[in-house]
Amino acid sequence: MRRLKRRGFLLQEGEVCRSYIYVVEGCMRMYEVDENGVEHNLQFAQENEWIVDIGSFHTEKPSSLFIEALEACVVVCIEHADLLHLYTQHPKFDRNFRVIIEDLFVELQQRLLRRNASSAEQRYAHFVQHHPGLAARVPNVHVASYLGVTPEFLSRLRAKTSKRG
Amino acid sequence: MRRLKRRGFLLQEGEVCRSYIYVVEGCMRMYEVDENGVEHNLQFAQENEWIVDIGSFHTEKPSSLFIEALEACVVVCIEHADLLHLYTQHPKFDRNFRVIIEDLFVELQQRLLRRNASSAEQRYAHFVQHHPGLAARVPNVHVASYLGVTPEFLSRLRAKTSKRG
DNA sequence: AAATGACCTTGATCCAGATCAAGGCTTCAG
DNA sequence: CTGAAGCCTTGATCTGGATCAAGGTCATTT
Repeated sequence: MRRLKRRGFLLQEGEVCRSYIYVVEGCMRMYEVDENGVEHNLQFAQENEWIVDIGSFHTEKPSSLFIEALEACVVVCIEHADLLHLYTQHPKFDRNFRVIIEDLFVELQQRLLRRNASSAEQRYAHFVQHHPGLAARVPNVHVASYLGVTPEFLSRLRAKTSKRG
Repeated sequence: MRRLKRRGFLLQEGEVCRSYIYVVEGCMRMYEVDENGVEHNLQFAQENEWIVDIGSFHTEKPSSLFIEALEACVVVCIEHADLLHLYTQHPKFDRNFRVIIEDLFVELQQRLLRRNASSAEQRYAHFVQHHPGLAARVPNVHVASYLGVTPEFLSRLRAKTSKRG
């Protein structure tokens, strides 16, 4: 159990991601900063969701991602060694974490397909429908980055959408 | 062990994906067809790689994807029931398949980030660098779809790139 | 050998979404 | 209260990549 204030980081570029983070309360995001200094949100995590740079976690190599609290948060961090211990002592954890990842994987595939097959407007509509909580909770700047558009363009989409009904 | 000829399907939209497919020889692709009839390649699989619609496989619900042989192929299909059996009899399989998915997941995250952070030209350069085999083996139409651009535009990128050296 | 179809290219034009610039509204620290 | 930062919006302009159209090459079929 760990408390974090708004803008607090649990991971920064260059560090190794040493824990699986389970969000008990609050909202976090994971993002990358590109060579031009632009941020790209990869994932949000709200109550009862996991957030982790799995690549860095397993290889124990430096991450290229940031994990930041968007609000004051309460999280549980499962350390690398502890998780390995769980895995080997209780094979059920292998199973459970396999299933967790599989679900995340499927979701990610769908997102990539949508990114290639749908317009920004469709992607935003989908986001609002499937994550109404996040859409209300997170600044639109971050939603835009998550969807792969600029905040200006998202603003125009919103204006258009709300005019319609 | 199963033989497939070019253009053969192991999964079509509407069917349930009943097996994990391991490619022994040849090359396959998995794709979705959008409401306008346009194909979007999600994944390729060459020798010693896996291909499966994990979502459909686990939920046993109809898939929205196609898995098609791009050449004559030899594959091994692991059926749903057999895999569950392996999982419960030999917990190591949970572990192994967890690790396989984790790696795929990381790769997919990277792809999504690149899709949002890089230009088509950069994405193509990355593809050629990291999958020289595929770039040589697969028609450019399919590479374009995988990268999320039109074949015409990819053709122009290639013309530009080769001019430079 | 002609015909079909798969694949690649090139030109002309168009548009979704980016960029640049400015202003306005909140919130919150000093 | 005041200033600064964070966030959203709107307008003007630009551009990466799409679309439409045509032609060219090669391999396979008949």
